[in-house]
Amino acid sequence: MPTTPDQKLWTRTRQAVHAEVARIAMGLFLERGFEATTIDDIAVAAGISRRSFFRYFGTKEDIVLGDLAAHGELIREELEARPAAEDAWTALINALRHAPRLGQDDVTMLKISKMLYGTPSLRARSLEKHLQWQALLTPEIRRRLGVAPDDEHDLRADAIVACVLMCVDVAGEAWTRSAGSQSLEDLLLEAVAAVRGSAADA
Amino acid sequence: MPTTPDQKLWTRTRQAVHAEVARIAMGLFLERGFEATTIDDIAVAAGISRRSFFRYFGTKEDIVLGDLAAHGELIREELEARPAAEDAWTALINALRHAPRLGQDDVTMLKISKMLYGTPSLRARSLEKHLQWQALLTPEIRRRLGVAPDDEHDLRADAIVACVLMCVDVAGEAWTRSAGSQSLEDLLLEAVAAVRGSAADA
DNA sequence: AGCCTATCTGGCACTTAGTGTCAATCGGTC
DNA sequence: GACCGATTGACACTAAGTGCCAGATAGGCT
Repeated sequence: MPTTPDQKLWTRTRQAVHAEVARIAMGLFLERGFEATTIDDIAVAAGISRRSFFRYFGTKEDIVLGDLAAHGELIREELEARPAAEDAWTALINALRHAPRLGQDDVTMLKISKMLYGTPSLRARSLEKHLQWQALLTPEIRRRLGVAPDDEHDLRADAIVACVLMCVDVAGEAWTRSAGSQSLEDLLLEAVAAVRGSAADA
Repeated sequence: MPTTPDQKLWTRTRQAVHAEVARIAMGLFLERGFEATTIDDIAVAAGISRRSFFRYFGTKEDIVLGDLAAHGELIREELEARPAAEDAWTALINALRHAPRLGQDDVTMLKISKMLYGTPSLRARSLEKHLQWQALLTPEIRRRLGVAPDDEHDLRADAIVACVLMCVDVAGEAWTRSAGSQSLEDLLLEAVAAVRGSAADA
């Protein structure tokens, strides 16, 4: 159907297949568990070959965590857009609070979270993603600290970013444990307050 | 040689083999790299079968990180031995500072650190170990915060422990980057100071 | 010594993740 | 219709990790 060739067709096709495979795979994961689902299962269910699966996703974990890289980019943009008057902590936390959530409904999110925190290989990958976010956000925090964005000697920015992201993680885990009974945002502020002693504005 | 049967023989034998295999494997890792060394290589070099290797180490990463679990236990003991007058942060940091290092010389440690921070699978496992430490240390921190040690609703202790361990990680990375030119302890205090604004006593 | 049991060991087969290669195919263009 | 570039599936391969089984060996018991 070459009706709207606004982009290369196979680019659109590729994205469509990617999304479709991810959708089917997530369905299988939530149904029978992440580790119990093999890549062969996914390939069969999605109607593609095993080999083709690996052309769309580098690893099985990437199906669940693949979007996190893009999400980190959004947070970085949000962070750089924060007013210059905000100090490093405030800007970082507000960037996280205001970053657009690219997500499902809460019930599905909770299921995914439970899977994420309960599956070792997924947990490990998710921590690695946090490391990527860290590298992404640190330069801007260095700037707000009055240091050159590429100054590797000053580890203050690294420490601050790492701690805030750790707070996100702790909050996420608490949110999952409590089955979403408290808002993720409140939990994040609570965690940060425990570390800092004060919270940020709206 | 059943000269000193102070313990079961095969217990001592097992520990000896474990240590020997670890020694040989670490040699191979440092010589040709972690990922470039297969388990078959290690088994051949150690004179055991592939199958037996997995009876001593669950994964290849465990050779490098296996001792960390025991190390976490030492830190917990150190933490519980800190005077009651010390607040959560101070006790935690001092416990980390005074915990006995079960280590090699600095040159070897630096090589291992570089391998650790430079190999994704090792990095991931090391972060998982930090999670174990977190679970190990959180109850005592909760106690110092005046909460029940098993109170899962209060995430303050989780946040504090997570942040301090993240500071350890950031300090370790900076130490590795700077090739050990600054002491790890100073870097840790610097990282914590960036988060808190003040340091602990000696 | 002889027996019994628990443990360790090596070998084999198996599953799963992930990669390299290659010939066939399909969309889009001239 | 012919050409070009990207995609695809099939096959073979490496490497991690697990299950199973039969043989060796240490230690205890009589």
